[in-house]
Amino acid sequence: MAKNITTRAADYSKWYQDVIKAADLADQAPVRGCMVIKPAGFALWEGIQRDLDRRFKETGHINAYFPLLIPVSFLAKEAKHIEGFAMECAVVTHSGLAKNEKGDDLVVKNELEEPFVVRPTSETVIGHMYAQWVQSWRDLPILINQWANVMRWEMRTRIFLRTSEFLWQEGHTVHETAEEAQEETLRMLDVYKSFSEDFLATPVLAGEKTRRERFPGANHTYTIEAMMQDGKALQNGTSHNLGQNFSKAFNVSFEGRDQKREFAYGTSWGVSTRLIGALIMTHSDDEGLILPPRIAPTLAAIVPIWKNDDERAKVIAHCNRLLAKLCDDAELEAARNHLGQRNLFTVFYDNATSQSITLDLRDAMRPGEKHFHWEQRGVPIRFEIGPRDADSGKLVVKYRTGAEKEILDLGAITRDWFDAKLNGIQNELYERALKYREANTHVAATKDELYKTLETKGGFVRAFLAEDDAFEEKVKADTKATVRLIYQPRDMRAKSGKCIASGKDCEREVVFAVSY
RNA sequence: CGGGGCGUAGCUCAGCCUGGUAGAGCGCUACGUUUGGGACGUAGAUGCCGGAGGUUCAAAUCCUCUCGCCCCGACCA
Repeated sequence: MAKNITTRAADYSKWYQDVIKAADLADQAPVRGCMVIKPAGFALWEGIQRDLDRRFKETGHINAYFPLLIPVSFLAKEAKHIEGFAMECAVVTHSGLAKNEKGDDLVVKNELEEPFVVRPTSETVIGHMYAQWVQSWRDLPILINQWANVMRWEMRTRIFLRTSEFLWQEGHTVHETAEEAQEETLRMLDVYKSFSEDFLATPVLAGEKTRRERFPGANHTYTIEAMMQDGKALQNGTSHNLGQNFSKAFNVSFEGRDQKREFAYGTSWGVSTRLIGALIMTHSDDEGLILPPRIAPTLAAIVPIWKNDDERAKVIAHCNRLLAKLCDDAELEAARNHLGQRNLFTVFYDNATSQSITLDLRDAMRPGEKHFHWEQRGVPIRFEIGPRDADSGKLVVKYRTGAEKEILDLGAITRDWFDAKLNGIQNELYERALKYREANTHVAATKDELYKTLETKGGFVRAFLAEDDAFEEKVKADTKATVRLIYQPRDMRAKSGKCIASGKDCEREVVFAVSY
């Protein structure tokens, strides 16, 4: 058992932090509520960007960049929006620094005429720009995404899940008609769902948020919700239909085909570095991080084992034979010229994604320690190669998702074999998570049942419920659970049921859960 | 913003009550022995004791003030 990781059963929250530390993903920043994303963690974000960006482009979107600072007056233009974000804005009020009177410290100098907020989200600045870019129905749609950082002054933070500053992408589109905007909103929800499931191996429920949980300024908010291993829900992404709210606030209007002036219909959608937290809490175990192969920066690690120089030469030669089976000659050659990083010989397996295989040649570390090292970092496949293997032409394979080791002939190793194994692990992780979610999804027919289930079993609880802010409020106060989403009709258990608040017939089924 | 902690070596912490030369374990460096699941020995290096005042012959220790961080709640991607 890992001696530097608290078990999930003992303390889930501690386990989460220990896994991050053991896998070297992030560090506490010297700034309140902020994190330093370390290389191993940033590589996960790069994987997310790589795959998601491709999906955005495939659906016709294009990247741009808008400013970090937003005039306070912009935020004030949309009433619900400002109401939702006012409390969490960081505000820039001064420029310049000067020595204080004693000369031993710095103080702020010039007060700004109009303060700025550090963007908590960019609807307002982007709305302002769109107003200038849109004149005619021929200018529509505009389908822009930006990869950026944002800041929300959170009361309480948790690394990756909720930090004051975080990285995300925010798509902002404007359309000619309400129908197009709605289509776009659902299209992007779908992109998020398939991305989450295919790439992160994280099953999600997709559906609409209730009025109470809606984005400030949106007419409709849709969400994908995943279940963590402690049964809590995590919102993995949101897609909003903004209607004409921001267009009206910022005067994004155009002359239509009918020569009438009309406000454009907007959408926005985003996912953040929170996904890394979701990834950790969906798949990892008491031994440390587990990464789905598609996002894993290192696909496999090779741990050589030797006792003396003769064995060392023999074993390394055998390791090289394995590398030659898996990697292109050109990549192997290139790897020899890479700047060495502490005797880790790293070869690109996949040129397009920069995913690699690493031969761990560190001298100071013994094999056992290396096993733990790669295991805690979530590397999907580990090869162990010792003198016995070098003599017999075999090797030992260990998969991160299983406990057993396999002994294989080197001859059996091919790229096809490797790809199949990676796919197998990817699917296994998805299936495992799906099974967990299903095992922890319950049904409640009455309010009492809802409360009892939340209290004794946790997880997701399905129930029929008509729109009812007061009831949601009450449930939250009593149980901490909120309505995570409304099922889409095709996902419902039945076409209708009895509303757990009113007892009347109702055609809307929702999911209750405690969430992060 | 409330309620709890905690700031001493890179990390985890002891020392503080009862003031008197700055400590341990882990990690780090060197050398040697090791190496199929977290090695061991020997020798080293490492400190503005969070900051500022005060009390005292003397402060990590006592007093005052400050700054910061973590955890638990109320708000949220």
